[in-house]
Amino acid sequence: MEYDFKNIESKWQAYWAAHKTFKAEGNSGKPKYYVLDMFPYPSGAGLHVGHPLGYIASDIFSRYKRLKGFNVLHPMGYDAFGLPAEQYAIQTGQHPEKTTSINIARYREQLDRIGFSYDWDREIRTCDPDFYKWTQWAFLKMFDSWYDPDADKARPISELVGKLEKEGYGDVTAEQWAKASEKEKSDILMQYRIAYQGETSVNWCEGLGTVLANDEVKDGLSVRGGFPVEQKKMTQWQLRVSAYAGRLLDSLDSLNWTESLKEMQRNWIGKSEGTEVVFNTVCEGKELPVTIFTTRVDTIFGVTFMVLAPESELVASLTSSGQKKAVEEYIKEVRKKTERERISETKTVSGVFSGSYGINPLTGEKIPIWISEYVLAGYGTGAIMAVPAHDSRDYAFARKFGLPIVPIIEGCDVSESSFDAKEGKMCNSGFLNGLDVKVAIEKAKDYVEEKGLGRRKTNYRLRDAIFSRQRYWGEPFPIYYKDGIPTPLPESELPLRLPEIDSYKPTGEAPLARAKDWTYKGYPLETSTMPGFAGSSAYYFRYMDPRNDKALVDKEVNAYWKSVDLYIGGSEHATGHLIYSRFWNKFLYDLGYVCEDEPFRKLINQGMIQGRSNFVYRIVGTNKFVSCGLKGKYDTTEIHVDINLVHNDKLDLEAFKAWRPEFSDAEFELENGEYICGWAVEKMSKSMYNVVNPDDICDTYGADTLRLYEMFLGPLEQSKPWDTKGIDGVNRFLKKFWRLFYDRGEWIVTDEKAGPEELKSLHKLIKKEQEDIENFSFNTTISAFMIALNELSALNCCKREILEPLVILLSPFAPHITEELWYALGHDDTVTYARFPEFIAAYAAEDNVTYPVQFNGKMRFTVDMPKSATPAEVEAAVRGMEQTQKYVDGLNIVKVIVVPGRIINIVLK
RNA sequence: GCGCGGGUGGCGAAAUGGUAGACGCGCUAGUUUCAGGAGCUAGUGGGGUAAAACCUGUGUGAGUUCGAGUCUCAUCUCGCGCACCA
Repeated sequence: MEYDFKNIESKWQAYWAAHKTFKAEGNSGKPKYYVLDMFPYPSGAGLHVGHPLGYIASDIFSRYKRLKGFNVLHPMGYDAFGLPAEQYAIQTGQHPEKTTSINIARYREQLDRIGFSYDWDREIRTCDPDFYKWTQWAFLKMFDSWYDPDADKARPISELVGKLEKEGYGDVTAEQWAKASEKEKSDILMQYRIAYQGETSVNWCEGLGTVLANDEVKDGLSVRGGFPVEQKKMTQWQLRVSAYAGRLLDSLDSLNWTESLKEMQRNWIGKSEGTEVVFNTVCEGKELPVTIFTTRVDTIFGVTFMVLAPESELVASLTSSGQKKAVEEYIKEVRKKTERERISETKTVSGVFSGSYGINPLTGEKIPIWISEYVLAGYGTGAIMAVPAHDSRDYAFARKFGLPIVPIIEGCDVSESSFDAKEGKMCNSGFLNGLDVKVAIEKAKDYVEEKGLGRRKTNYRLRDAIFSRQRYWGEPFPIYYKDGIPTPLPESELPLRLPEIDSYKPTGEAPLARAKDWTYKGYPLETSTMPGFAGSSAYYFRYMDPRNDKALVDKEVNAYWKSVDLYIGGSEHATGHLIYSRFWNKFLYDLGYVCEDEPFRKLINQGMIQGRSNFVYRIVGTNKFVSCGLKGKYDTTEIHVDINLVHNDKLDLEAFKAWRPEFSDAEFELENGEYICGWAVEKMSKSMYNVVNPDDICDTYGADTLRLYEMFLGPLEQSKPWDTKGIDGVNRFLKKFWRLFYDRGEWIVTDEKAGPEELKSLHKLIKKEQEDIENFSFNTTISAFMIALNELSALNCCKREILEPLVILLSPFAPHITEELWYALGHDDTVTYARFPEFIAAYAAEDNVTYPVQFNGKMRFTVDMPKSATPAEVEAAVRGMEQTQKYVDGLNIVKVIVVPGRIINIVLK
């Protein structure tokens, strides 16, 4: 039998599907392991070879864990709500559901060819009403909860209502509560709910006709579509993610994620510990206390002015009549600018004097109040004290408007720029004089608190998540408006199904407003839908218990599977999905619906696979193409050529001529009889003709080769270009592997006893494979296989005792070929559940270790020692050897260093 | 500006402080079948030699060590993330 990968692969894929080989059991008493991929958005373009990289890695690990005796949950689904399907619907009028299911079918077909071990019975789709019922359910729970700062967790809103009735809460007394109308009560509670409706400055994208979250905007453009985004005040549904900022930050430490990813989240959460200080202000005789936030109270003696954000509510009351016109004009200017312009103009300084003054609470000094866009309304209190000597932004502002700069650290030079460092001794600072800055910070904080001028405060950059989208293809909100009051739908009405609408074209109003009878008991239903991250925030719970229609996940089932042990996906979700999921999970945990407060214990970011584009060089004004090495001789134009016409950078001339009509009469200037193409690493994309389709690789080389090669390409977490060159090597490996079993189609495996050399090769491999897989170092594991294979082929090894474990070891990587060989070896079960530990236990320890012997660090000879010998025994043996005496040659042995199992170094003098 | 990673052959890359460059690609030579983008064997950091020996070599400079690609400090450089966040 020859290695016919096509038949082998389709045969075993059909077998696995028919026998549900990878069906995860319920609580079977086995230890569980939950391996999850970030589920894909099924786009119309299908998969390219970059997409399965993470899936292959997680599949290898899943199969490895199964061999080790774990009950593995390894599911897959689709993040199926989203903009592209809707935009396609706008263009074509086709229902997004239809596009989506066509794309899903295509994805499934491609995934199946790679031989993944998913339990497809647990497939989920976020656009499926049975699924989004639970997204809506969670929203209702959030609507019905508030964040209790005393307990530091979410509690049912009924508890807050209880407090309000009894003793009042916050600014609201029990009396006021009792007298409040239904609408007023709703407004009060809205300030506390985890899911709440509120006016906020949002990223409005006119091009998409919807609001976007911060992580959906990059450089002032929408991530999807690249349309300009502007700031606009709107009433929107929001999630009180900010209430969880502290916990989201703290529990990062307990997670087994990469440091860089944790750091990204820390930056995004943006904790800063500082002080709120109250400054009294005077505007045309009227006094008004203004609270500012600073991390450097110690610099308060250097304050020479204050600045308000243009959007701050204080602006109106602190503008003098004389400055009113100037201020209004300035604010108008700022509003006109989009976020994009504000970012691109970071170097220009603008601002206007408000006409009023503040009083420095420590010095009693009168200081002017300015308004400038460099102060943000959404952070801190929207007002700052400016210390130009020690803050670069304040410095630039002071320079521009001629405001005084007072240094308060001894000997610092502020003639050219501000002195931002946190070191030195204080001066010009009253009671802080002479203190070291670090000491002064604490002392100043204490002082401000003691005198009642302010208090310590921790601020976070993390904002609440805006949760409404004015779109069609998303989850409808289970909310209706009863006399204008947002009211939750009863749980029994879930799922609230997405209605049909007659046209998807944007009209300025939300698409759902077009739906007929979009009402509940005669009251209008909410017309916006939920954003993309809604469905992906808790999907990993549904895989545990996908068909449960009574609960998100059954308590016992959840207690068994707990949380995701290994999550693999791209780092681009660091500040989106991965924050929202953690928030969502902690919320469910607070209310006791799930048993773990973090969703993903270990997380690996696979790198991107970039494309490797090929170029041909056309001599300008002709239809003649020169090979890359000769292009310097001519004036040429570089043209992307479809990489399918190129093999190992050599162009297939006939295929090239047939590619496009204008090349049909192309002429070539060759080097050494071949046309060599140029190349470059670029993003994998259609327009660069460098997309590699996994289907094509499966056709030419087979899925096993694809899997091995993607892993062999380099470290998993690193980005690397796809380079088809090396794939032959991996394919060769599989062919050779096959030849250990079949020689010219004849079965050659024997039951002979294995020799020591053969055993040694096998044992080395077993050791290496176990270590490397646990560290996700799959490229080196495959190398180890290649070494073992070379050694065994050289020994002409064809013994079952060696080959059977080899098949098991390779099976996570190349499941099809190993399944076929396992069957050929006479097993009637599948290799997936081969008793790995039993096979591996058979491996005996090597008897001897070969030590290199060094003199003063230079290797001279090697010596074989029993593995069990202690360092002292090794030393004694080496000292007494004839060879040693030869190298000592009259010198003294200072000492002998024996590193067990590694090396012997003899230090001479 | 702040933070996080990296810099090793022609290329992708390996090296618990212990023989640097495993493994693969590419290249060179030989060989076998030739229908192959095939198989097999050997070589492949640089210098050096008839062949060895030997010298040198992990961005740069210092340090710790019997011994450093690996640890420490400084420096150059590339990539990524965040950023008027007070």
